[in-house]
Amino acid sequence: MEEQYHPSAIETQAQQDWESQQCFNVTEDPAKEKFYCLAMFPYPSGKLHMGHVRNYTITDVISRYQRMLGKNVLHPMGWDAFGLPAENAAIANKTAPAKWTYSNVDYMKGQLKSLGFGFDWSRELATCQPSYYKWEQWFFTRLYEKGLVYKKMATVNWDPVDQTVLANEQVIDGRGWRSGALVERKEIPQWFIKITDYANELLVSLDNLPNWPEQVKTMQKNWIGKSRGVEMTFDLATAVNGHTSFDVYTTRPDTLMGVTYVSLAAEHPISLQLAQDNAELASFIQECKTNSVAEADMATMEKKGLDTGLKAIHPLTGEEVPVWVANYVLMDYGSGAVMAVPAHDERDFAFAHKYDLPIKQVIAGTAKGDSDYDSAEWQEWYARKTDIQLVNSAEFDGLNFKKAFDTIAKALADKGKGSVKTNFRLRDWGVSRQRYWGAPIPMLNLPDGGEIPVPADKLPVLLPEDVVMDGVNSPIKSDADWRKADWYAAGAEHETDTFDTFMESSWYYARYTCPDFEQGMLDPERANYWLPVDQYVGGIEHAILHLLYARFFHKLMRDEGLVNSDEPFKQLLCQGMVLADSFYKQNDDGSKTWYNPADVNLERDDKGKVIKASHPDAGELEMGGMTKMSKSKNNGIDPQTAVDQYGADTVRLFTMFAAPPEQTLEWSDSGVEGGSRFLRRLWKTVHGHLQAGEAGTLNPEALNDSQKDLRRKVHETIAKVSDDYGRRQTFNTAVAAIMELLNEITRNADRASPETLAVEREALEACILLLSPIVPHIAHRLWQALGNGDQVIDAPWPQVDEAALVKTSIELVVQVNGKVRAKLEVAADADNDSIIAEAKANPNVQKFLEGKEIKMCKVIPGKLVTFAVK
RNA sequence: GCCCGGAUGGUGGAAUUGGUAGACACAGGAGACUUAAAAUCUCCCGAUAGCAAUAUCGUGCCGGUUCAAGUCCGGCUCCGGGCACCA
Repeated sequence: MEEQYHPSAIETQAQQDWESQQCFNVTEDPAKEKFYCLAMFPYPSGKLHMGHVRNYTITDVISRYQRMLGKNVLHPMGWDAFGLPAENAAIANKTAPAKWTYSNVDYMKGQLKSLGFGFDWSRELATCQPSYYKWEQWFFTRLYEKGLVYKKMATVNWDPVDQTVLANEQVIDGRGWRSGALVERKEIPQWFIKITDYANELLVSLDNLPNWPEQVKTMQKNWIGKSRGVEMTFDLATAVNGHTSFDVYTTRPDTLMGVTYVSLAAEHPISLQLAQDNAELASFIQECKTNSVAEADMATMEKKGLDTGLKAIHPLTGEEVPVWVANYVLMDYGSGAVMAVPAHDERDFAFAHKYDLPIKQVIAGTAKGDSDYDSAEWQEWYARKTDIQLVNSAEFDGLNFKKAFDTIAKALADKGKGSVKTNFRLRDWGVSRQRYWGAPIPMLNLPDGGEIPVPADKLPVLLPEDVVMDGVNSPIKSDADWRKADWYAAGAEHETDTFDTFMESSWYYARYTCPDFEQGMLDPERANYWLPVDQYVGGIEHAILHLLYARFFHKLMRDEGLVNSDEPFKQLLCQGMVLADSFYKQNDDGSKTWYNPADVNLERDDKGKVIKASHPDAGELEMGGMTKMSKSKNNGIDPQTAVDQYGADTVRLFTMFAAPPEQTLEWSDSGVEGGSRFLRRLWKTVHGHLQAGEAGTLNPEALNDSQKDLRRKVHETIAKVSDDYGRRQTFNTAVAAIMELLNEITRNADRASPETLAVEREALEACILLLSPIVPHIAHRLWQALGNGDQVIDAPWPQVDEAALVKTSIELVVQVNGKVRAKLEVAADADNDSIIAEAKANPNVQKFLEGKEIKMCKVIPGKLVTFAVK
């Protein structure tokens, strides 16, 4: 073999070997155990970023490991190709979104290949292909026929200047990002899928996912937000143009006697009716329309309201309470009206305080006044609603939370004014987008106002790709010919809204099993061989929306008879973000100019701590710290540059070694350098081994002590690394263990005899096999160099030889009152009494036992001896 | 604001079930080799005291449980992810 390690040559060769034999293309084989390993597919934004590299390295490592365990491994790749950035790029570059997207796909595919990822490219799909979205459209029409799809009015961000709908991302400080106009809320008709019909199943089946992170399951549970409460009716003291009452929902009926006002949403029918002859209210409602639709903005904005002058009748006391319109009550949530209990709700309290509304305490021990609003006592209050006691609540006085809930609910029910109701926070899924670059919603709008789904034989509804973007309107919205559906009825028109791109990403994992299937959405036989996905890997930012929609879609497909499993993803790994250092120069006008870390020089103090950063042109820079790689901070590290400089193996090794997968990963050039150094050392060690002569046959019984020690280390490492790859998924500690093994090999490099060479050969082969999923190219070459005929990707995973693990003596720690006072070397089979005796005999231990009474003495097998003394 | 995470040497991290804090690396320091540099190799590397053995302190902050706490409990601080039209 070559004396020097040249990554680019061996990586090209290995990739050619895999490609020419199509090593990673798989077919269904019922005789073999399958393993479906899936990475979240990329949006084809232009080029790969480090987040992609990290994601696909993780799935590639798991796939190659599972393959070596003998499984039939599916590891597919495709493109989440529809979406907003393509429209923006098309406008900026005067091209069409399709053209831009396909050229990005081309380039990024080349990058993925240069990183050596073992994907089955025969299954590649892009969601913008008609062969893909055809079946999504078909599925939507099926859902429509089943009554799971409906149309209703819903709020969007409206740019009044451009006359267009904006995504939340396109609204900056309440203004349209292009026009700069103040954005308004606008209600337009949109299509919804009834995910709320599946709310309970989506909640309870989380318990059948033991291999999902608890964190993600908790987030999903809270998102679905199942609550038990009471829905009740407030009658109006005076009818408003036919409206005589409205409903509210509360999870705190125990506080009902403390209601001092009620609030309606600005868009509530009663509010709108009242505004017709109330100019002040009309202008307030107008003002509410400029509020953002994003929940975070709603929650943090200043709470405002207006008294309508109208009164509502308290359903139990019959007292009149004022009816307000408030900007924080949303029409989209619940009934668009809420009851207010300022004594026992923080937001209501602040509102009542601001507008001088009455506050009535109905729960003992928590008297509220202006002064203690922020007090610890007040904060603590919410944590303990179970041991409360009602006061000022007439016949309900003295009841605790549970009894008050039940008794008040019954009182309401007896009067016909309310009932216990389970509510979900989860809202139905709005899938309409008023944009071009998406799958057209397969519906026809009829001249008489109705609508029907496009019949199956007219699918797909094709999206034209050769279009010109004018920057404002969707090309299909301004194309009368495209809209025309006279084949159905004169005047019938195609829906011009497109699907939310979460639709495509909700089922791509299933289509990978049969991307060429033309007779239906899925080929049940192939789909059910591969599904569910055994391992799914992607960013934590998808913990709620994408993963919830995909789970929902899987259940929809199950109920359509397309798949026979209940959940799409058996095991989930959420990787952390990739960060890099950031550096900037403060400008005179307060803005910052950011400099790429690749161009920055660092100065350190004598402890190695960075004290100064400078740029060749800009001079001394401020340090912005480790932050997410982003355009805005100009701290993105181009994976391609790193691959060109060090090779794919080094980049893969660094991303796996620098942090456990679910944590953030801090990019470090010197860390990458360290990875490269390790691979050179491995290469050099194998080269030296081969130069030293022929290895003999390994005879485990005939080894001397140092040979046995190395062999023990080898098999301990195999056990540790197997556990790290399989159960723990901590690839960083796996790499550390292999580094330790290589350190051990080089430290004792005794190559004097065929026997020692045989031991070293076993150790080196273990290193290569254990590393091969992470650094497959160098492993491919070194495995050949050691004379193995098969490719390393097809080698079986090494097995632990239990006999090699046997130890004759072990080290125990002696603790006195929890502090380490000595270390003992004892025989592995020593009994407790003799261990304690030996511990007591140790001079340093004696120092701490002397003159003290031994209260307790315990041996923790294999670990320590502990004394408690007084 | 609400939901979910995280914090350990100069740095990234390790410590898997409450049992030796700092594995493995990076950076830094000293030395070897070299005309020199790079590369490579050897040693040192939490703080304080000490020649050393060793001792005391030390895992974001405050308090608690335990023979023993980075790990468990209560209360905070700061940083990050998500909040339904970015993907």
